[in-house]
Amino acid sequence: MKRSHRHITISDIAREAGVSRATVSGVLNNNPAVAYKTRERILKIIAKHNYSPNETARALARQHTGMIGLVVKDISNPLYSSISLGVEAACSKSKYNVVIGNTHTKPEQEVEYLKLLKRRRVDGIIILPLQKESDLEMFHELEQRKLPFVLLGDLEGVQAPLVRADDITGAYNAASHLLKNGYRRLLYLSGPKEFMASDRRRQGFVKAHQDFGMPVDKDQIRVCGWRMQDGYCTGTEYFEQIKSRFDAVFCYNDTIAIGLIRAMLEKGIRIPEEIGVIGFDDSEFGNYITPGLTTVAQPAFDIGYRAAEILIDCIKNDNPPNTETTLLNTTLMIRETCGSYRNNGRKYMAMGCNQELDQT
Amino acid sequence: MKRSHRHITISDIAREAGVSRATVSGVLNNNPAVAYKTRERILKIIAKHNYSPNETARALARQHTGMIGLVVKDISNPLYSSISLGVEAACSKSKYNVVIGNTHTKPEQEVEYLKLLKRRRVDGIIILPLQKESDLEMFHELEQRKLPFVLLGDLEGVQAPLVRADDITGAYNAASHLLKNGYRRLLYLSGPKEFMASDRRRQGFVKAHQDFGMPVDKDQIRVCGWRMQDGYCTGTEYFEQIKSRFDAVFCYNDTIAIGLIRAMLEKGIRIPEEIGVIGFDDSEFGNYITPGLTTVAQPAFDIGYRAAEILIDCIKNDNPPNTETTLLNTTLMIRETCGSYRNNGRKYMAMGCNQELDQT
DNA sequence: CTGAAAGCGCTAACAA
DNA sequence: TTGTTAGCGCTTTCAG
Repeated sequence: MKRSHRHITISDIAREAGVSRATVSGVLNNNPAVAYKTRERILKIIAKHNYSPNETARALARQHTGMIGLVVKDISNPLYSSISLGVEAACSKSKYNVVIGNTHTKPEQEVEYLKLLKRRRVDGIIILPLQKESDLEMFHELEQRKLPFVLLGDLEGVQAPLVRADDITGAYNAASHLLKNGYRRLLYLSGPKEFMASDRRRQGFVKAHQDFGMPVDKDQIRVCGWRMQDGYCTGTEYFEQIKSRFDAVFCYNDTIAIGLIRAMLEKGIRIPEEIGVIGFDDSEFGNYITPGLTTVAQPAFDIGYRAAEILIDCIKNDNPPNTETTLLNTTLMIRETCGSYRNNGRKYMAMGCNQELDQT
Repeated sequence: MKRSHRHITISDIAREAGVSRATVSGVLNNNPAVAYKTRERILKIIAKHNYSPNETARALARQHTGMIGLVVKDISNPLYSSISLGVEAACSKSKYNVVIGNTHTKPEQEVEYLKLLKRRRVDGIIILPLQKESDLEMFHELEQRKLPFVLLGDLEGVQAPLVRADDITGAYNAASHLLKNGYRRLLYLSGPKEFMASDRRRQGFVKAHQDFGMPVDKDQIRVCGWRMQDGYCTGTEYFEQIKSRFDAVFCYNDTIAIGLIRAMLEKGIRIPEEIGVIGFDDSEFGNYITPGLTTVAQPAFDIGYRAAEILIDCIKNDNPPNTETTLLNTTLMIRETCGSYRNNGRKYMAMGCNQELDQT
């Protein structure tokens, strides 16, 4: 457990340069007070030994770590990995590091990570909360500890900035599109009840029906899940009813949409002719499966990026949390799993052949 | 930049308990030397204030941080996100935290992260190296600094434990399967030349042909890339040749396989009848697209898990790096994109309906 | 422009 | 069984 090698320290540099540690510290922190010549001399010695300051010691002295924590449900979900890419991009611009935690949708894990991040003295936290009772206590503790955090999903009773996609409008647009294109009876395959987004997307779904003068009955909303197997299973087990009672389904996310599509295709259903499908998220896969998945694109990268920017702003200015919620726009990506496709999806891909993905 | 709130410290606890900081430290570290009664009393005070030790200070005093660094190409790639899940699982078992860095296959980024992790004094690093000349210097520095690290891909001239899938056998099995099932002329769509795995999979591909007494000519190997758009683009641009000269293609990974399949399907090619396809990785999507993707499964989670175990072992025992390479077995998942499928893929999915994914 | 000194919050011998 | 004493490596006033 004992490191046999001694790292070279600021004292070593100071000694060799014949100055005090404070002076070396000065050059490390670009303090203009240190004379040009001394600075140059010290820099040379630093380079010679390939010295770099111990960030742990720095953190202790400075009282901040330069790390921010990101806790999401599961990094292997395309949506969250894209968000994390955005977070990382914004952080690295401001020289922050991100330490990541997957809760796997388990409340204990969420609490566990939050505690850990607090102990590690991260400067701030970005979290997609689980929306269970158990959390609240932890969050209030963060508040009182003045540890800034931004939410990626709302949490009633907690004051903090929130950034997320405009689910209601997104869902509204999806359902409207279906209705506009002649689909008459829509099914909404919802995410888990605990996910706030499940309900918001339901609202948009219902509102679209209202605007078309159509009622929505209980049958049209069914809780499914969030993973491919969830979509596949309801598509399989619930097949007869879907087939006989609906002509289109709006899915909580692309993942269950893909599972559902697989199930339908196995049963010989034609998509979009017999059943139209729309997903949510615009994960990359949706653009490459056949038929191409029509979906509501969430700007996942931007969500992460904005969240990190807001957080970093809070940290740097020691701001009181501004509690504002930032709603990012969704855009409907029309592809092939619902009626009126005109092959729009392809255009995007064709571009992909000749240019790099630009992610900033 | 100044935190207005003062965290409660070990001194506060000590004062309130009327003992020295050392005693409190004793209970924090489960030192059996502290008397049962004192311990209880202190514990109570700790609980009352919800105190938890500052890990930064601890790290400085103990000379290790309890953090390990993970640097991969891109966490949004299913393979790497699965690996990271494995790493996280093994780490959290041993109370390590993982801080993650995406290099986006850019050498500068790789070097940048490595430096950062070094400065942060992570206790060890798990890295999927880029295999460019530029790296070597950094790695040798890690070696000399005695910062243990394990590789997720080989790097000539660097001494360190390596854990990865057995690419050669995996590719061998894939190509053999194709040949055994009547495909006569195979194309290998390779990953970038710089990826060592590209070459190993080529070797397996060639070896299978040899064992079937078939020569392999230059035409049968073509560099493609690693992203969906890469597969899609070669499928589109190179379509005529693929169609006329080959009856099956073995892809470097699932991602390009999916892109390729999309391109072929758009052109009206039937899979697997006209062209058989096999991918590599067994990312979850392959099991849900239509036709289901036959692929070589890599135990991504296990790779991450093993790597972390090995690393943690090195750290805890201050071992010299054992330099051994751990080869994990691949398994061919036969689904529908190549000749002899018997719907095996479905079995797995059906199970998914009734039980949780078990990831340990 | 540079150095001395006092921390940052905790751990780890070693005494008592 | 507990307290004393030194650090860990760096930053940051404040004199000089």
